[in-house]
Amino acid sequence: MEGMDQQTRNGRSASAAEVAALAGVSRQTVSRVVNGMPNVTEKTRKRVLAAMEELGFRPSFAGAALRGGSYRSIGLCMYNITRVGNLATLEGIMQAAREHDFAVTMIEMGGDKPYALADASRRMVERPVDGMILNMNRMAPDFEEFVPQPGVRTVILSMYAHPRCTTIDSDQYGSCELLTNYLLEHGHSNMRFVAGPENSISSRFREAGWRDTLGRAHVDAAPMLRGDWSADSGYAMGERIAAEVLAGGSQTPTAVLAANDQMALGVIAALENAGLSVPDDVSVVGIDDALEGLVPHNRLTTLRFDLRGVGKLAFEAAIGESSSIEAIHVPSTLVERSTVRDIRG
Amino acid sequence: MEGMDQQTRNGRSASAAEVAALAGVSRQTVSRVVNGMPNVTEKTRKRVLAAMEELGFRPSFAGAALRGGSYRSIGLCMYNITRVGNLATLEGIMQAAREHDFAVTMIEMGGDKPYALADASRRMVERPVDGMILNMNRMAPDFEEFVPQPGVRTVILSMYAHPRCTTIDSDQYGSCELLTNYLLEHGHSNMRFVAGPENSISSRFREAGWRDTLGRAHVDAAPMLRGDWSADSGYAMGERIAAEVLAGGSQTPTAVLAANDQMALGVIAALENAGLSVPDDVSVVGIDDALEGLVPHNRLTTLRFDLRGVGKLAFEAAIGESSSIEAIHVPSTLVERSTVRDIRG
DNA sequence: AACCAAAATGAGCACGTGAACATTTGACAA
DNA sequence: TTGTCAAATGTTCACGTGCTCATTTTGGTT
Repeated sequence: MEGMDQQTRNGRSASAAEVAALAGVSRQTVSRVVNGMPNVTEKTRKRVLAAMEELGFRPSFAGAALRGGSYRSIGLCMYNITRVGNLATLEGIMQAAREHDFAVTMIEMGGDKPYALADASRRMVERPVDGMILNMNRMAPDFEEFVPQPGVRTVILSMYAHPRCTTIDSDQYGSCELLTNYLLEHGHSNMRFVAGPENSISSRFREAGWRDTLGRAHVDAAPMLRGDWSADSGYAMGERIAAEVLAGGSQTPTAVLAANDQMALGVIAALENAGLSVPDDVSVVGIDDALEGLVPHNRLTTLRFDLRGVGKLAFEAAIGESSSIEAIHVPSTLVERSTVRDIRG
Repeated sequence: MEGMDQQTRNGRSASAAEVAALAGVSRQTVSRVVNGMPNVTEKTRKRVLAAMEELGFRPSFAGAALRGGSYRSIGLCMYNITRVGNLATLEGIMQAAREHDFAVTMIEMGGDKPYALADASRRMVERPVDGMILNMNRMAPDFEEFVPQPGVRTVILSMYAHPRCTTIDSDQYGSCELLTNYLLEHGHSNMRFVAGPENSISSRFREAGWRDTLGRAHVDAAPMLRGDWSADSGYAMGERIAAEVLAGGSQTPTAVLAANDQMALGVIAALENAGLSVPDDVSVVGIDDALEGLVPHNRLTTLRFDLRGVGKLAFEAAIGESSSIEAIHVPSTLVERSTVRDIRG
């Protein structure tokens, strides 16, 4: 019977008015019961709850939101969920959302088409969200001229600052600054850098961090090696580095900074395959701390981003009252394991 | 000025009525412009668009939904986003959602507390969703007696069938059935099974698939080895297996079926470290095909689940018209690489 | 100019709710 | 009993939209 009722009503749940009629009370009393207000007799409450049960009552989100104004949800627009970092960031956002009793409304932007912030923003704003976070992996073609939708706080996950939106990202630049200094401090003034693909923004910032830091230390940078984030590309570069090391000479590299952990893994495999030892012959560091549990005996010295922190900050900026616009770079932490040797003195 | 207006209105956007007043038309005409109806003069449309622009008009989702009834969004409740499989499933859901112009409203269920379907369902139903997908990694304590919220189609991602909800999952059982048969067909009647943790449902089904298949082939199953999904636990089990192989005897294992790829990777590392060759001395297969790009020279024969397919089916079941209740097991595909040797004859 | 069909536009209603305010009920003291 | 006060309950309103139906305007034909 109840099932019938629900179906006949065009897929909609019963309204509070119908519940009220069945329970023999006013609609407002039903509302009070639903929202757990104190001033309702226990007897009345029970009668209302029974009626709700019988009709399969589901309070209308639309009605409530129309009255109240807030949706208790933020929008999240992602370009590519698979990317390693995005997942942890998503977790940080979800966790912060849970703490505020918010939901996260996600939209994915399509694979092949160019990803314009305006498109994402327009699609998102017609959803019930109180704010939005736009994840920008590749450079959006309209980044500079982008104007956020009025009335919805918009946060962009990006290393670049924006004139109208708060931007947040892990400090990609600082990560390689930190690691380069770390290697320099351990006596490795002759290092190789294995970069990520050219079209990746983080890749560009990581490379710049490395290059600038060497420059500030007045150390010449050897030509960069270009990978594509994959372990196999790291392996290929590792073979080249092994050849250099085996050839010897004054410019022999003593360390490798790989722009992510997978490539570092490939580099190590290639070096060891060439009969070299890590870290006795060559030190290697990666970035991301992404190998935990994935490979046996993980010993890679690497760097961990606070991606959950990024997500949390992004969420809070998106629901925040403050209308100030900031460019936040979240610092990272060194994870020392055993692929770097100190060769000073 | 416009910014001011928006803020003074208690954070709300201007309404269609205000736009109408500014443009000197009726509210209904504004509605027509917003929804792209054909019967509006170009001149009027322009005037309305200008007014919208000036006031920063954002159509009220609540108002529209209240009138229309559909939210064009489905709810997704996850227990643990990090889990490898969940990510790809999420992608499948997102992709299907995009094709239907749906958004996905996500809620994460908290880490420590026991995860009851009723809790998830109750929290989700108060959101603007037209259906919901509940991802059940661990066994929910209330699985059997769970009654979905009335009026919202509810799909559970689970290997177990449910009397009131459609359930969908990759065929965990069938995966190990397939791999065990594959090893048997290649002459490996003496294999070891490295299982996942006991509290994992997929782990249990994978183990059952292995054990039952051996039973049907009238082959005795050697005692199972228990891992925890991590590469290190695989390595530990690999050491035991290596010792067995080196000890020799009629029960010497010739193959290992690891319940996931990371453990398989650990097993291989341990075997090779003990001086054994894969696959010349021992064949190894994994499950998940999770190493792509992560390790150099990935050569692991494994099995790929159609997780995106699971997500797609789940989405379609959640928005589907049909009220039939099914238990869907999505089959997996063998990925042959080079860690299995044929030792027949 | 007069007329008519078609197109454009306007008016009013209903959707389901929460808040503010008004009314009724009930308990208790005088 | 009566009066008083607080608690419980009811009434009314506004939120912003899409749809139906009525009205006005437009453009073309006689």
